[in-house]
Amino acid sequence: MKTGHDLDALLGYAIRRAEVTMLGDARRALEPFGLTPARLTALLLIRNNPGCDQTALGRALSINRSSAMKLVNLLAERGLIERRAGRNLRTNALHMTSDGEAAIDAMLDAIGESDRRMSARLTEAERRSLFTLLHKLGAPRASRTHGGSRTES
Amino acid sequence: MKTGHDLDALLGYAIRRAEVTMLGDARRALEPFGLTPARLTALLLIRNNPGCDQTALGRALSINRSSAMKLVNLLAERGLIERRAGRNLRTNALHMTSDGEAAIDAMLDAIGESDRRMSARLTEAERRSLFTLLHKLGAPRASRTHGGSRTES
DNA sequence: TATTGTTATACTCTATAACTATA
DNA sequence: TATAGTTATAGAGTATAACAATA
Repeated sequence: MKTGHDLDALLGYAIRRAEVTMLGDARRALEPFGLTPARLTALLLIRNNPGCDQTALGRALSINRSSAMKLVNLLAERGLIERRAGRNLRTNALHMTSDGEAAIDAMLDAIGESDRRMSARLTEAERRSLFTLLHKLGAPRASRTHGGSRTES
Repeated sequence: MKTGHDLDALLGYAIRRAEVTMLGDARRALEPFGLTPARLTALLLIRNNPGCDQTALGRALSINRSSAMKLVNLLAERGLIERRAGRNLRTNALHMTSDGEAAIDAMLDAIGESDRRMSARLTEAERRSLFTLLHKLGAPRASRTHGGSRTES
């Protein structure tokens, strides 16, 4: 079946294909840890913003409060993070647990190793060039930073 | 909230962010036509492989027969494609309708315009360079060409 | 009144498993 | 037996809409 077509002229299509390839391998690399790349992203956000609340986390990930809730539940059930008392009685403060701290470096190693392996066909200069071009393409303009789709109520 | 983190060193993360940005705009560009980028991809595959069957379409899109079924149903309901008699009685041949033919150029214009606009910050040379680097990164290795996730039965 | 967490519910896209009718 | 299409069902990840407690 002929798979090449009119979309081959689109940069977005080339990016899409690269993304599918990279994400697939990253997913496999994190499988032993029981996390997806999206969940690792959330975990790192919590580590780098200790005490943040669920709403802020959701905003940073471009998902709504209800979806953030499920995500936090999952990470908490895994014992990677915990809800502590927050600034006030209706807010809770998210923190990594010591188990989370203990696990995260291995996860970063695994996903980093995947990333290196998948981009091994590029020279170091090409890799840097690709970074530069992707950044120049621009940060998310309309919204959407991560996995999501539409807007909040 | 601090959003920069350890993933910023990963090429896959930069690609992911670029993809979300590009896909979001492509989706909006196709909204007036009632199609998503994934569905346009399927439509083009059928146009470029007239008479193909659903199973082959699914394979090309890395989705299984059941998912291909739903996709074909939707495109057929929209009047963009039709099922005709195939090579034998258990296979059907997919073809675009004249309505589909009539609509597709406007869709390609819309998504092409989106792609150009979103990559307007790049010079022509940079755009070509980005294409080259993305292709050099490699075609999908494990599987996955498009939207999907796991394997077939 | 507005906001945070929460719950119930639904939608989209995908998958698996089984059935049927061919081949 | 194996394969194409089909159907029913389920799961992952998202959304909307409501409610209670708190601000």
